[in-house]
This record gives sequence, C-alpha cells and structure tokens, in this order.
Amino acid sequence: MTEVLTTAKALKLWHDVSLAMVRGDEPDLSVRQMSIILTIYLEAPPHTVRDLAKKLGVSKPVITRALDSMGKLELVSRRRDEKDRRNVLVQRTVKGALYLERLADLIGAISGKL
Amino acid sequence: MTEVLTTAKALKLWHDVSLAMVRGDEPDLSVRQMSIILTIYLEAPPHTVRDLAKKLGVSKPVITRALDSMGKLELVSRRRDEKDRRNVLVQRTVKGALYLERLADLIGAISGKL
DNA sequence: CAAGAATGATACGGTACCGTAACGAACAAG
DNA sequence: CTTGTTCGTTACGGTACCGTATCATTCTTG
Repeated sequence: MTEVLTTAKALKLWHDVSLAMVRGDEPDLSVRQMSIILTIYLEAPPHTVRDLAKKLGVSKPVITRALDSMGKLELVSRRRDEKDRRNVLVQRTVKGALYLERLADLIGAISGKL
Repeated sequence: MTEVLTTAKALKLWHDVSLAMVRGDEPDLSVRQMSIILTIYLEAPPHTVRDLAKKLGVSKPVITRALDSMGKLELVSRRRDEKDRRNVLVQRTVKGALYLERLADLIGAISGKL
C-alpha cells in the first residue's frame, strides 16, 4: 500500500517549502521556470525549445524567455545542435545542479518533519 | 523512523506538481502568493498585512499587491479590524478553499505515484 | 537549385510585480 | 488637544513576463 500524503500534510509541505523559498536569498523561480529546469534535470536529453513548449503547454517565446532569465542565473545553458542547426539544445550547468540539490534537500527535510 | 523523500523523489514530486499547475487552466500563483494563501488557510487567524510581511520576510507593499491580485481571483478577502481600524484582517473565501483543496488532491495523488 | 516547412529568436504593446519612499487614517501617550 | 507611532495603501520608476505576430536561419523536398 503506497503511502499518500493526506490533504493537510500535502498543503503543509507545499507551504513550508514555498515559505523557505521566499525567505531564502536566491531569487524565486516562477512555476514555469521551475517546471522547465526540473524537466531538464530529471528527464533524458535532448531538450529543445519546441519540446519544452509542448511539454508545458505554452508558447515557444515563453520558453525562450525563461531560458534567457535562467541562463543569466547560470542555472541552464544553451547550445546549437550541430546535427540540425535549427535546434537549440538546453543543457544543465553546475549551478543548476547545485540549485536543485539544495531544493531536494529542502523538500526532503521538510517532508520528514510532517 | 520518519519516512523522508529521497532527493530524486522530492524533485520528481515538485516537477510533476509544478507541471500540472502550468498545464492547468487556472492562472499560476507566484511562490510569494502561494506562501500567503497557504499561510492564511493553514495557520490560525487573525492574519494582518504586517504579520504576513514579517512571516514571509518581505515588505508590506508586496503583501498588499498579492492580496489585490488574489482578491481579484476571489481567493482571499480583506476586512477592517473593528477593534483596531488600522488593521486589515485577511480572510478565507469559498473559492480559495476549493482552490487549495484541488491543490492538495493534486499533490496527494502525485505523491502516491512516486 | 528553388520553394516550402520548421525552429528559435525578436518586436510589440500590454500587464504585473518589484523596492523605496511618502502618505492618510487610526491609535497611544503626554 | 497634540505629538508621535503604527498600519496599510499608494506613488514612482524600473524590470520581468505575457500573447501574438513576425523574423532570420536552417533544413527538406521537389
């Protein structure tokens, strides 16, 4: 039997993690940005703008802009696909990996205190 | 011994829930807005602008603006405190309760599939 | 080749949020 | 009263993001 979070615990988890993110020093990522970076780090490459747009159900400019802003933060990087130079391959970075590692630790720690 | 989410599962949970929020019809709340509405619904009243600002570690205008926008969505409401008319009491709404109920169901369902 | 399709970026006008500062209203203290 | 403090809001200039439309580049197809 799989353990499922109760309504109250699910909301408390979301609350505590969100609060920690707001109170933290790092700039908050939007839900869209969070979806993108997590997709890049959790799912197998390659990740193109078009694929990400389709996966999130948003327009391509939304992805381009999110990559611009997260690129400034060095959380992701871009590279041209040499096989098909129309494509842009979105790639992971050291900073991005560390960012998500800290996020995972935070979620894990908070979920342990529910 | 408390069950703690592993790093991978914590991130997958966050990813799947964020993705569902992005793909959903409802407008995404920012992390700050989410923190505020969850605080209002999870913690005991009264909730004033000042208290919320302190709890989130942000300035008061941030709270005012977030209440404006969430008020437009009818997720929260405001009322003057008759005991001390300087205070504004932030209150729950039916729509807000339903919104968080759906969110909790979503988190619960996804956490069950990890 | 040329013509068309596909890809990601950019332009545009508009909306939302930011941080800081200033403000009016309401209370508290002398 | 009046002076000072507290509370929430508003003003201001600036930044970021939105959706739509358009663009240049690259590939594909005849």
